[in-house]
Amino acid sequence: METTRQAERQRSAAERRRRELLEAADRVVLRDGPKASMNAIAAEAGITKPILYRHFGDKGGLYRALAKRHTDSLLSALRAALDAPAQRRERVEATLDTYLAAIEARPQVYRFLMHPSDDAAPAPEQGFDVGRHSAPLLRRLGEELGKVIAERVDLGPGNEQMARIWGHGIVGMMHAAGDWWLSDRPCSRAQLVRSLADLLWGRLAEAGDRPGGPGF
Amino acid sequence: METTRQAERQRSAAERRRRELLEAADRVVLRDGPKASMNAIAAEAGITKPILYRHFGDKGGLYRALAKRHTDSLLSALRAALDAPAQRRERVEATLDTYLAAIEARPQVYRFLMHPSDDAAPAPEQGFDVGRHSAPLLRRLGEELGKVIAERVDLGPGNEQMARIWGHGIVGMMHAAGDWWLSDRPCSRAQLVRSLADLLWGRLAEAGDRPGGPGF
DNA sequence: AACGTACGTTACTTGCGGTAACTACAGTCT
DNA sequence: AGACTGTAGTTACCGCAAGTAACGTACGTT
Repeated sequence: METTRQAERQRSAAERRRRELLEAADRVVLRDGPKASMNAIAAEAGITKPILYRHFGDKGGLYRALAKRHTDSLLSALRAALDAPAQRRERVEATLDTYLAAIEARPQVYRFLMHPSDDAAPAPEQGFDVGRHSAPLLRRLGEELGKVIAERVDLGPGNEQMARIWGHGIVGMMHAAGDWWLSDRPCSRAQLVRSLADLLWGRLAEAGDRPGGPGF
Repeated sequence: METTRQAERQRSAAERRRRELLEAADRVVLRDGPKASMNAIAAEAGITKPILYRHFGDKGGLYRALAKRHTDSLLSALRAALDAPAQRRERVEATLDTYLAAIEARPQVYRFLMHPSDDAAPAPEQGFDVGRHSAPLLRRLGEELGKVIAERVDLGPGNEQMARIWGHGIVGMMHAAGDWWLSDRPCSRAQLVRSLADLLWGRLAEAGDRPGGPGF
């Protein structure tokens, strides 16, 4: 009975298929933005809907698989920027710039990841489950950055907790500023990067009140 | 011909009706979260769908009207915190705390505002329209905070531009950290507020590298 | 009395997520 | 060889929500 070798072959074939499907989905998302429908994706892959559902369960599953690919890729780029041999501030700037360059290069994918039209919340749960399914990309980035900060920066007591908070906060800052910048393009990328780094570097605390104003 | 007085009466009646509809929508959103359907909202208001469409055009219109109400209310609370007679840091902490208390008190509304299941993007525009319809609440908060910073803080040349960037960045930080905190509840609200204020106050720049690590 | 207009309804279309039931073909067991 | 099992694939359907068309009705204007 050669079941094991056979099973192995079939499993790897299934994985190849899965990658093909993901690439097709990617193309459609690139083309249609976040309104990409399961039908359209299946058509692009040359098959029909039920197969997608066999592979990914539901739309949320396909979304998660797609998101994981892009998030992994983005995350490795960010890690590289964060690990470059340079001063802390330069590395922070490089990381911001890497993120912004990425969302600038593939806005459709970015939009799909950030604003999934729907998520997997079939139960009309009435409780406080807010955000459980919300943008996993941001969550993951925040969590990862929190870890990095916790292991590299000395924040004294309560280190880990504060590092997580900062991770999510910094990622959120980057995201919101990037989202706004991408749609309005009010300045160059470099300028945006510099301003955000300045913010993180405490210029808000150092800046004086404006003459005549009530202060801030 | 008494058309003007008549028209006036009818207009004000329509506005009253509109407010009633918005309040009904509010109740449904409170109850059902972001999955509230137009049918459900109409039923709650004691009427049927087409009337909603006559008043608000489409779901996006209803969403915008609802969002405006809550955003206005939140914004005035935030302004109050920002205008209190105290030192800058205390005011920033009060503002953060006000925001977090608001999302903590009404998570369903918050979720509806932040994660609208869909928006009004009928055109299959393929260009770079990313984020044009994305979370208006955050945009508006960022824009307002940017104005406040620009008029109160002295940032030297490029004041206005940098103030806008900071406005969106700070709002994004607050939002992402709040979203994460609301779902995981890893610490008290006060602690979160303190940590975020510390971040804004430049503790990232001041902190030393951790012993043994590659620095940050 | 006839008319326009705003309010309201029922009943429909369209489109999407998701599923059930069936077909075709590979390799395996007796 | 021929029955057995499982997997990729199909068509055809369900349920549901957004949005619309056509129709009815009350009321102030002329």
